[in-house]
Order: sequence, then C-alpha cells, then structure tokens
Amino acid sequence: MSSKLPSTTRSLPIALIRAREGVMSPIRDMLSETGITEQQWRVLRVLSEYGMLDTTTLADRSSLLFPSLTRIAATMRDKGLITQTRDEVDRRRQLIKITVEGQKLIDDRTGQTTQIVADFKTKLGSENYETLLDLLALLDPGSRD
Amino acid sequence: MSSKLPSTTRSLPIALIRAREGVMSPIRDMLSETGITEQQWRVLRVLSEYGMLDTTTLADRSSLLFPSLTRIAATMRDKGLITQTRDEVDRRRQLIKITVEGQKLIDDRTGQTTQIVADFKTKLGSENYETLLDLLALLDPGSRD
DNA sequence: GTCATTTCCTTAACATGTTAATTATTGTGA
DNA sequence: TCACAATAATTAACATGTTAAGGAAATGAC
Repeated sequence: MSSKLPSTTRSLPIALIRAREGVMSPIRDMLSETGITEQQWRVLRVLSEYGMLDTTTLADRSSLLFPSLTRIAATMRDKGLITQTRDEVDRRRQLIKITVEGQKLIDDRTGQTTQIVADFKTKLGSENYETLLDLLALLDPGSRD
Repeated sequence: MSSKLPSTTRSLPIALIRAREGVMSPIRDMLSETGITEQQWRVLRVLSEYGMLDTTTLADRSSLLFPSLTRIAATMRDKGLITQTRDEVDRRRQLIKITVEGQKLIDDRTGQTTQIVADFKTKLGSENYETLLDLLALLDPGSRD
C-alpha cells in the first residue's frame, strides 16, 4: 500500500476551496453593490427562510462559528438589517429577526441570484448539479449518515 | 418561471462550506499537533510537489490570495519551514523553497494523511469520490472549460 | 436553598480572506 | 532617455475563521 500523498490537483480540500471560489465569484460581484458580505448575506437568507431564530440555531444554519456570528450580528444590527432581543423565558438566549430593510435587500436581489444559480445548473447540467449536492451532503458533518 | 430562492439546505455555496468543514475536521486535528495551520500545510504540500516556485505560481497552486501568502510566507520563514530568495534576473520576483525541516514535517505526517484520504474514499465509495472531484473541477474558475 | 455543572453567549488573540492603495522594478513608445 | 504603463509584491484596513478563555443565566444533585 502506497503512502504517497495525492497530487494537490486531486486533493479534495483544495478542490472544495477552488469550487467554492468559482461559485462565490459572481455572487460576490452581486453583493459588492449592496455593501454587505457573503456571510451577512447568508445570515439574511437563513433568517428570511426560517423567521426569528435563536443565535445557536442561526449559527448552525448559516454555517458560521459562534464568535463570528457575534461580530456579524453586531454589524448587521448597526446597519439595521436585523434586530436582537432577549428571550424572556431563558435570559441567556438571544432571538434574532430580520428587519424590513433586511428583507428588502434580499427581495431586490432575488432575480439576480436566481439567474446565477440557473447559470451554474446550465453549466453542470441539471443532473450533475443534483448529484453534486448529494455528494457534498455526504461530507457534511451535520447530516446524518 | 419562479424567482424564489432555493432553500439554504440546497444552496451550492453553503453545501460547499459544510463539505469543506467535514473534510477539514480530521485534517485540522492532525495539524493541531504540528503547530501549523491548514494554509501553511497547503503551501508545504505544493512546495514539496513542485519544488522551488515564484510567489505568483505558489499562490495560484495553493489557492491563496497574494496578501495572505505574503503573511503566511513570513510566518513560515520565521519557523524555518521555507526560504525566500530574490530572482537575480527579475528583482521584483521572489523564489520560495521548502527547507529540510519543512519536508520532514510533511514526511512525518504522510501516513496519517493518507489514511484520512482513504477514509473519505471509503465513506463515499471510490467511484463517487472521483465523480465528486470531477464535478468540483467543473466549478474551478482556474480550469479550462 | 446551595454549589458544581452545564448551557448560551461574548471577548480575546492570532491567522487568514478580501479589496484597495502603495512601492519597487521592468517594459515601452515617442 | 524619459515619461508612462505594466508587473510583482507588500502594506493597510476591515471582516471572518479558529481556538481558548471568560461571564451570565439556568440546571441538577445534594
């Protein structure tokens, strides 16, 4: 059994980084006009989809680490994109909700975003696109396997 | 034609992040004993595979942005993992080479790393593993399509 | 009820990601 | 050869990734 490392051109971690860069490039272009970052966009998307969430759940669904989310939430609150309130039952918890402005920011870009997704589906082919999502899900530590 | 955004659970960017996290987790565990980061490991891997490289090529093959590589290279030079020399022909260019200690750090972990890769191949199945790499390559902005 | 433990969140410290501005060197055309 | 553009790399500034430590509120054993 060989103990040689695979060439970096067939390295899974590197391939994931490069793919991500390719996918994010047009999205970043789109976001650059809005003044928010990719991560802030992700938070808005999750809040828009699920409604009010506690920080733990939001971090999990946004794929952000807790310390990152703390900072990001503070920034977004200052920008008026979200509101933060204490949970009156369990005062350790914090509840986060998207604001009208935050929702508007998403709504205004839905068309562009949909187009970007469609372009990637075309590029890969619908079937490959779904296959890719399925295979990636297998690597997700959060998914049950 | 609907203009609704896909659920974040079927979002390609988020799926890529999560998959990456799953893949990197055991690698990070392995690296934590070495005191180097994932990016520094990547630089060592590339240098080990290709030999002495100029900074531009190294950044490209390591999938690192230039400013990041500048800082990372300084750190790695201080740690004795690489050497930096000026190109005497074009004095703007810098040439970077792995040191004996740097190579040793890789050699000492080849077994563990090989095992981690093998585990993922097993988890996905050999065929799926190769399919995934092929599909990811399609999204790589650097690859010709 | 009290205290150790756990849970939820924040801070801190350092490394990297990202974009823009800057410096040093080389290449080019009048 | 001299301005001027192009290239290689660095620096700056801010946001995030990552791990560890800290603080406040809730929980559970006693």
